[in-house]
Amino acid sequence: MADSRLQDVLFYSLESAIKAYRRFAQARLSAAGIDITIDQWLVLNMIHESADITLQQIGAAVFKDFASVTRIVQLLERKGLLRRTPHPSDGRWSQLALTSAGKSVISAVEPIAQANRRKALDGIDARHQAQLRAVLKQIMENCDARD
Amino acid sequence: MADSRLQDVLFYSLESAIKAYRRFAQARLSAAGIDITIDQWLVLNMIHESADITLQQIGAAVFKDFASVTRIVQLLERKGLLRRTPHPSDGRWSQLALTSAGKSVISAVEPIAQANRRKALDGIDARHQAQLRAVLKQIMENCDARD
DNA sequence: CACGCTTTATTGATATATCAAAGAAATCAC
DNA sequence: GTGATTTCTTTGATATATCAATAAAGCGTG
Repeated sequence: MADSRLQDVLFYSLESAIKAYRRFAQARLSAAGIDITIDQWLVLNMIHESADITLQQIGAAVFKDFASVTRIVQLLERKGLLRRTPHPSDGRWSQLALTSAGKSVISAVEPIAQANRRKALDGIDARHQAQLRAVLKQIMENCDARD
Repeated sequence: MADSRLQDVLFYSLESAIKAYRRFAQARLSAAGIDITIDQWLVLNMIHESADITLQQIGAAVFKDFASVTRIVQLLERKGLLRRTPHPSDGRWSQLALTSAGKSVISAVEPIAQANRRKALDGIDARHQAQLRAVLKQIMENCDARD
């Protein structure tokens, strides 16, 4: 069988590559003295970009379980990057808004995030990036199928 | 900026795709009544394939932190899939060997793993798979660079 | 309005990831 | 051989992922 060794399994490469990128990106963030995790930043950024978003919408947007989003939001609140105010007419959820500290973090992270992506994609041209995107989309569809 | 939205960030797609695959594969394993996680299986399989492997070598092979490997091995031992015997001449490590229950799990998982990969890669031809592999390799190298 | 149903969020238990610290055994230098 | 260093492993603390169970608010229908 051609693909019996672990190293030949494509999903193993996929997993390794994304882990390598996460370690790389997190190290760059920490080196810049920014005390936030990649995942916390993802959630914070979603809230920054979309007013009146619910936790479930965040979860769907960043491909995270609702339970994880709940805990990340609690951490962000504890860190003072985020404020929650009860929604006036629907008691099930709270409105989320960045504090000024939260906005500072977003501004500080943005250039680092862009530099990280640029460095990680160094030498990979637009055509290959587009192909990668297409293949990943196909994989997601294949894994979503209910049959 | 063209890539400002989260959904346009390639690494976000990468992460989503691998998460989708992991959920899919884990669900198939559980549905088959096999009580093991993907990561436990990865480690168990490495030990199955390589006699006299150390935890550090396993970690390097499956791209996991040594601490994670330690804990996964402890779980596999507790589940009775793995046995450790102290190494006769080097007291720092133990020899790892699958129990018969462990071997049964490997046999049971193998066809499911192959079917999962086949299904997840449905419609993606060998050329695109090779390109994906090459791009992932490049990303890993870019993220490993010390500069 | 009272009931059941849906939506939104939280919590608990367990597994994994990461970093840092510590333990223990082997090896090297002298 | 003893002390310092290196190698292999473990443990602790914290963050995230997943599944299951629960809580709490809104909504619809009678």
